[in-house]
Formats: sequence, structure tokens, C-alpha cells
Amino acid sequence: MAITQQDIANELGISVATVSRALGGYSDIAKSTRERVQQTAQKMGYRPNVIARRLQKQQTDTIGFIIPTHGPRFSDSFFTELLAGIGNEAAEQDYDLLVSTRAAGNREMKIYQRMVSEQRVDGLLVVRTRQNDQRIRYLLKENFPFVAFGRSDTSSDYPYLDVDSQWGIYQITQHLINLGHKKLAYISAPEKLQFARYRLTGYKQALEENNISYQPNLIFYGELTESSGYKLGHEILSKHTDVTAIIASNDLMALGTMNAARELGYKIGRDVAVTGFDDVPLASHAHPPLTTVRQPIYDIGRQICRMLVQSINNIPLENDRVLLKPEIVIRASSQHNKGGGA
Amino acid sequence: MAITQQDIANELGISVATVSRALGGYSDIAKSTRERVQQTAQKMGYRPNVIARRLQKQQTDTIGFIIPTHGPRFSDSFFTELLAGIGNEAAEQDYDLLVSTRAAGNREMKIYQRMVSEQRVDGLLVVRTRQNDQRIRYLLKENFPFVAFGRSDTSSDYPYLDVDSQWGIYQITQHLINLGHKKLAYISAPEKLQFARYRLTGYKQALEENNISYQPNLIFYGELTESSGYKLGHEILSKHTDVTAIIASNDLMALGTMNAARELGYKIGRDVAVTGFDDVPLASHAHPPLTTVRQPIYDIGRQICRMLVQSINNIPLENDRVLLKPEIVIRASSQHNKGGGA
DNA sequence: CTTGACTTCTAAAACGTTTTAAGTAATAAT
DNA sequence: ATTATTACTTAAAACGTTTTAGAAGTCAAG
Repeated sequence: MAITQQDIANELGISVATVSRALGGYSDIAKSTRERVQQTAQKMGYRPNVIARRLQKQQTDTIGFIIPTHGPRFSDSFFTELLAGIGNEAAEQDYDLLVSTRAAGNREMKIYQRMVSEQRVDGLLVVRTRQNDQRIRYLLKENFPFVAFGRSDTSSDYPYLDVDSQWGIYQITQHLINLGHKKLAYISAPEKLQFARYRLTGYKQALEENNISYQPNLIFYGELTESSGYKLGHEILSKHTDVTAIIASNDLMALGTMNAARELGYKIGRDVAVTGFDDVPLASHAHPPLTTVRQPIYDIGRQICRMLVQSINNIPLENDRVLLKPEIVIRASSQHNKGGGA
Repeated sequence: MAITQQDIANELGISVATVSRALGGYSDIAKSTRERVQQTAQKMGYRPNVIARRLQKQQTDTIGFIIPTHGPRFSDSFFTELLAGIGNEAAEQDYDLLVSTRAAGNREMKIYQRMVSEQRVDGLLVVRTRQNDQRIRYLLKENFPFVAFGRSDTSSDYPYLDVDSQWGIYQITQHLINLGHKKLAYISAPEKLQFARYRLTGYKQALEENNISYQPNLIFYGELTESSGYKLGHEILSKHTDVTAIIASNDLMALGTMNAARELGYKIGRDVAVTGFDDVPLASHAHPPLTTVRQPIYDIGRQICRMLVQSINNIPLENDRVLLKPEIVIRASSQHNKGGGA
């Protein structure tokens, strides 16, 4: 059986209250007593029981993070990196991290309700915000602490951090147009994801400013996976042989597209330009290296975690609506182009 | 404030004990009472407080999983997939999943000690087992429930699941030799990882059986990342121009190597064969698709989680040392070879 | 009418901690 | 010598649940 404060108290012939206060470093305990308690605790190998502490303190010192997976073979290095950021920051702040993996859908809300109503965590991290996001609606209704990575369309305010991906895609599109591209296909994230909107808007905005007409049939919707990018890449390049640039809304789809293009005999960078979003480590090592919009994923993880901890502890956030400017990373997948085939 | 059993008891004029037993479905509660309690609980929106329950039950219904990261930009889709398996199985078994991210090293053991001694979890999952693994030694000493993904060299027995990667690499090497390769470089995982040994042994074994002399200078040690594979690929192909096949001990390094090879003007599959290990989704979409050894990562996650839950509940495992035969997946990265250049 | 069996319910203890409110003893001030 | 003040300690309550041990009531059998 584990050693408890009671055991220490018995050993020293004092009360548990004194033990608790001595270990807690309260000033109303004599220095000598405190030291005796600490030494005995050490000697006996005392370790606090966190569950008991949590019950008394009515807080769990735990934050929850529900990873939205899609399908069993869920594999996205974006999330490992984000998780590393969140996990490391949580550890530094002395918080435990409770992780659930759940596909979006009906049973997803059950998890959120469980976390909140059964008081499993003190706060939640919400990622991949969606249009009219029911998770956010729920958490706001329950007045439960949370921080989101991503804005939402609900007008209500809540603390979030987001990357200005409209600006990012705008810049990338502009870059491609500057290179002479006129037929630019766009592979979007699923429409229900909030960031899909922003990115598409950035694309449209760049076209408009350059007097290139927006063609809805050049917009394709993918699932953010490599295999989805691969399929759409094939489709785009076989149906629309005049397309000279493909803008994908994440790196995984861009990599898939690159593979499809190569398979069809295109030389990437020369015959067709491909760009992504995220700058996962894979992007810089792709062949050719992928032009993309860099999100500091690890740091984002750290920062949303830090914001959440502050929010849980009622420390007002100096800025509770953070919008980061991403960085455009030009690499060979969008270079060497002499003007496309239009 | 949340509704407690006390509130229900007051509402109905009965004792908390009755409420608890009614909700717990005990048979010594009259059917009518049980129904009244259930209805009232429902009506009042009662949700159990898991912390209180845990304190009383002296168990957390939580399993811990410490992800060994390397460096801040940790990004490995292997772990997302494993995590998805573990997370989904844990949810099915009604367990919470506590995740920590920590680089191997000194502070790593602190996390394990914390989890165990402060009773934060009922059991732990250990992955990436190492030689003389101190985590395993510690858990065995503490007699704490755990299941490892991977064997270790300690003779002591503990429940584990592992993939017979010696066999896998042996098969892959044999396959390459059959294609006519005679100079086969090998990119190993860090030597301290237990599986690095097994895989290297498989490689040696295949060479030996085919009377190809083992050359220590064809063995290279990488960090399991793409960029590490990329660097080593460069090194191998520039230093050893007679090498016609490169066997990497995971897919990420294989992909990196492929990029290096392509950059150096090699046509993969024709000029040089490259193989990996894992079969992450990326492998099949690489260009050319990567020959590799398939580990069912998601299922492994599910299975080690299931084993752990059984072990926590003292249900004897029918088999507590599972060794899975991996599957060899031949793809284009090792085809079309006409006999190498030796 | 007693006994035993059975059904249904509950008071109290327990889990291990922190907090509250009060107590004791010594010292200083009046 | 009484009263404050200070320094230290602690009994008891609290957190919300489950479990233990037994009470109270009903019914049937003897």
C-alpha cells in the first residue's frame, strides 16, 4: 500500500493537518516541524495521491484534447507535431493531458459531454474548427474553459489562435501568377472545415486581383490525405490538360498530387507547379522540395495550451484572438516555370 | 454546481447509499425505487463525478502512454496511427488515455515514476523498447501493470507484443538478393533500440545464407527521420558507388533516401533499389511506391491496449508474448532491377 | 408466537487530501 | 495580573462516491 499523510502523521505523532500544511509550505508551521515532516516524507517514500487531491481541490489539473481522426488508418504527421507541442507545454505547466481519438460525427459530442459533465478535465482544446461548430456552441453554453485552434463562423467570441491562411493562400497564388500561371486548379479541404473557406477566399482574391476569371470547375475537394491528393491530382491533370499549377490546401494532398503528376509524366516545377500548406518536415525533403505555407505547428500547440491554462486559472489573456501570419516558403515545386501551357 | 447523489437523495427523501446502489444496478434495491432514482437522476441531469469514484474505487480507469519524441519538430505518422489504435480501443474499454510526450533521457523516468507513484494511471504502455530498458526494469520492480510494444534483452518476462522484424528484414534482403543485388547497404535505427538489433540480424542472416560477405562499412545508423535518411542516402551513394540496394529500417528513412537518390540522378527501382519498414500510408503513394515490411500499426495499438486492460483487471492473457509475422510488400522501388552494378 | 428467511433500505465508514475554525501556549503590552 | 498578540498546532468537516454491516419490515413456516 502506498504511504499516506496519515502514515507520516502517525510516525511523528502529529496530525495529518500539520503534515499537509508542512508539505504545502504554509508559513504557520514551525520551521523545525516542517523539516521533520519533509524528511520523514522523503524517508518513507511518500508521494501524494493526486486523485484525493483532485477531489478536494475540485479541479483535475488535466486538459483534454480530442483528435479528430478520419478512418482507422489515421496517419497525419501534422497531429504528432501539434501533440508534441501541446504535450510539452502541458508538462511544463504541470498539467496532465487526456487524449481521445474520435472521428467527427455523432459520437464525437458524447466525448465532449463526458469530459465536461463528468469533470474529467479542467479545460479543452478544440482543433479543426468547423462551420457552425457544435463543439464550440456546446462549450460556450456550458461556460467551460476552452481554446480553439481556428476561428469559427459563430459570431460569439471565444479564445482562439488561428493562422491567417487566407493571406497565406493569397500569397502563394500570387506567387504562381507572377510566374506566369493562368490556369490554377485548387484542391480544397472539406467544405465544412472553417479554414477551407478562408483558404479558398485567398485563392479567389488573388485571381480577382489579377483579372483571372474564377472557374468553379477548377475547384476540387479532398480529404486532407495523401491518397486523396493523389486521386484528385490524377483527375485534374487528365481532365484539364491546360492546368499548369495546382494549389493544395495541405502538404499531404500536395505530396499526393505530386506523385500523380509524376506518374503521368509531368516534371514538377517545369510542367506543372504544385504547392501545399503546413510545411511538415516531409515537404522540404520531397522531390522536388515543396513550395508551401509554413505554419509553426509545434509552437501553435504550445501556445494554445498555454492560453488554455491561463484561461483555466482565470488569468486574463492579453490577447485571446491571436491571428498568426504564416510564412511563404518557396521551393522547387513551383520554380523553373516558363509560363505554362495556356 | 453539478448535481450529486446527495441532491437526488434529498429530492426523493432517501439516502445516498440507496441512490448509489440504485444507479449501480444492485439487486437489493426495489425495482420501483430504482426506477424513481433513475428517472430523477435523468431529470436533474445527474452525472457521476469520476474523481470521487476513483478515490473510492482506488483505481483511475486510465492508461498512460508516453510518446518518446525526438526534438521539438517531432513528426512521425507512425505515432498518430498507433495513437489512433490505442485511443479507440481505450475508449471502447471505457478507459481514459493519458498521454505524455517526452524525449528519451533523464527526465523521461520522472514521468514514469510520477504516473506510477502518484497513482495517475492503472497501467502503462511502453513503446520503442531499448536495450536494458530502464523503464521496463522500473515497472517490473514496482510490479506495475504494463504492456510493451517490443521485446527487450532483459531475461525477465513481461507481457509484450512485437513484430518479428528480423524475419521481415531477412525476407526483404532475400528478395533483393534474388533480384541480383550483391552490394546492399543497410540503414539501421539507433543501436540502443531493441528492434534495431533484430533487424540488423535479419539482414546479416540473409547475406550469410547467400554467401555474401558482411561489410560493416555498409551499415549506417540513422535517427528514423526522413532528414536522417536523406543525409545517409547522400553519403551512401556518393561514397559507395557500387551499392545497388539500400535497406532502411523504417519508411521515413527510406523516403529520405529515395529523395537523395533521385537528387543524385539515380532512377529508383532501376539504378538503385530502396526498401523500408512499417508501410505507412505514404509508402504506397511514394514515387515509385516503396517496397517495405508491413506492420499493422493501428491493430498493434488496439491489441497492446486490450492486453493492458486485461492485465490491469487480472484477467490472465491467453498469450502474453505475442510475436506477429509482418507482411512483405513488394512495390516498384525494388523492381525492374537487372542485376546491379557489382 | 417465535423463528428464520427474505427484501429493502440506510447510517456510517472509507478513500486521501485540503481547508476551516478553533485551540493552546508562550510572549508582550497594559 | 489581566489582556492582546503571536506562533504554532489540530479536530473536524469537506470533496462525492462506494462499501460494509446491519436495521427494519414483511412473510412464511413451525
